[in-house]
Amino acid sequence: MSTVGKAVSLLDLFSVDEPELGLTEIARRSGFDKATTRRLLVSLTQHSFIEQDTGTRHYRLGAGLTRLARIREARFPFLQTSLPFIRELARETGETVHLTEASNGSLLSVHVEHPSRANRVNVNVGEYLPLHSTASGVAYLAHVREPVLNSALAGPLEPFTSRTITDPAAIMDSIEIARKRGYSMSDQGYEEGVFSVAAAILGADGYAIGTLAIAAPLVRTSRSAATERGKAVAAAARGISEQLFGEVFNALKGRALA
Amino acid sequence: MSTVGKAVSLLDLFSVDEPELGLTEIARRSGFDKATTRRLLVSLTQHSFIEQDTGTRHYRLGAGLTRLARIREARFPFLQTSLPFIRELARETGETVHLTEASNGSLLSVHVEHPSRANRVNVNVGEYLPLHSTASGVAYLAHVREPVLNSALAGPLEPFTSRTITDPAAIMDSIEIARKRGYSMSDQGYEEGVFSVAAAILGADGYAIGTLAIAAPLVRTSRSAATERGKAVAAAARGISEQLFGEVFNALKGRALA
DNA sequence: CAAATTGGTTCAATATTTGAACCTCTATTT
DNA sequence: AAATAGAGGTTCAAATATTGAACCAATTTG
Repeated sequence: MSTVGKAVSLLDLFSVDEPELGLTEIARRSGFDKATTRRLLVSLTQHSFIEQDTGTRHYRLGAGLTRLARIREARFPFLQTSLPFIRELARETGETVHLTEASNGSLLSVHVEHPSRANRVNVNVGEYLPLHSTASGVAYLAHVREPVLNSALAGPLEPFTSRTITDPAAIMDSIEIARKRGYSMSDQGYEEGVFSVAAAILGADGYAIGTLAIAAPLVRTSRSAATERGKAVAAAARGISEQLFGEVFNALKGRALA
Repeated sequence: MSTVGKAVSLLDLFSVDEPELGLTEIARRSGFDKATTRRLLVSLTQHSFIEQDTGTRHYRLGAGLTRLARIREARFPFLQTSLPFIRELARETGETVHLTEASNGSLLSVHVEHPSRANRVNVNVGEYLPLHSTASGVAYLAHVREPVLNSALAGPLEPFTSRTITDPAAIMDSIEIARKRGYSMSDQGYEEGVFSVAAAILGADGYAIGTLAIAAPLVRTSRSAATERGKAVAAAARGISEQLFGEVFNALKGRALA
């Protein structure tokens, strides 16, 4: 692994649930030597990718990430464009709504809107989603280039629950259905008791750039509720695509004129 | 320079104005060899920090940055907390409002709200702000630890305009005033024809964690308008501090109970 | 269509990274 | 209050990854 890869992999150790870690802990989890780990952390700190708490000396993600993320978002306002759609879906359905962005053949969880009720599906921002066992993953795979699809179904597919579909052919069936219907469904494929629907957000070239999903407890998911959510999420995903596509186009026009 | 530093410095080449760059261009600007540059870019791409346009083959910032930024924001909702205050200030004053976050003794431009009028001050998200010649910089320096202040005034201070204050003693005077009054002012210290006021956003320990600024064309800035904006920006900065401090506190309480 | 420019690749020479051992400090434990 | 354990941090010879000149292929330009 390249040194850069090692450094970046340290950043991946932080999550919403564990936002701060000590040096020894980071070294243990990454598998790198303590000296190596520290040198990498110092490098990252110098560029504001990591901050060190002056009190506890623990490390956490730094403001430089926010800065670069904002530069990216300024040119490609994926999150900003999606937010109103997400909020509206969350309001309409009263369930957890979840936005992912595709990158390198993976889905990155970018935003989650939780309903205020007690019994709800909790999803953490910042996680990677498995492709074969989530509604988002299937919706995504329904609109990717052949090689991405093949490599996603090639490896051994982890069964997260007793209901996870791990047979590539069966997954292909789900994908076909999602393609025709415009949205995918997952009945407890990733977590027990959770039923999700998702739709792909398409880019200018017609391939998926992300997904939008609604996740609800099984007990609140009748067949008709699922269908309704599916249609809603598909419509919202289409709305995001259209607005994003239009906005990017307008931004480019504006730039060309300036 | 460490390899990690080199890799991260490549990310710093991207900006709102130049969001996409080719390999040769990146190599030229970074000063690294083309082979080295590409290897670094590939490493960064593997972790979604960089994306490559499939058409032009140009490189741009990747979705992994958004992902990590969201993890950070979930624990320390600096931007989210500040946004309502920023919007309200922008509405009240009709001028450009600007949020920075402190990191490593630098100020990173994190968010900007522009008024919709034609003659306005334009600020780009994602830039580093000089400390000696901006209202934000002075407001920040008024609330930092001694060593940070000293090193900020130590180096040669670049004169950006004919009115930039470059004499450390004179800057210290501005800092003292800002400390007493609660906000700083900058009369064309960074750009000709721009008058700015700024206030420090204080952390739990009483030191600045960022700044809030209002930047307006000189022609719309009477003495009384400047004072009014100063008071408004100081009040908003205090509001952010209090809410952030409270929210963090509540979040910690919530976590402890969970 | 030849010259120039761009993205990308190779491999011996070179510079950086590595990690066991060590130090220091703080907080328990005895 | 001395001893122990665990944390963060540091050092330098040995091990390894990085470097860059030269190269190729594919567009773009004059």
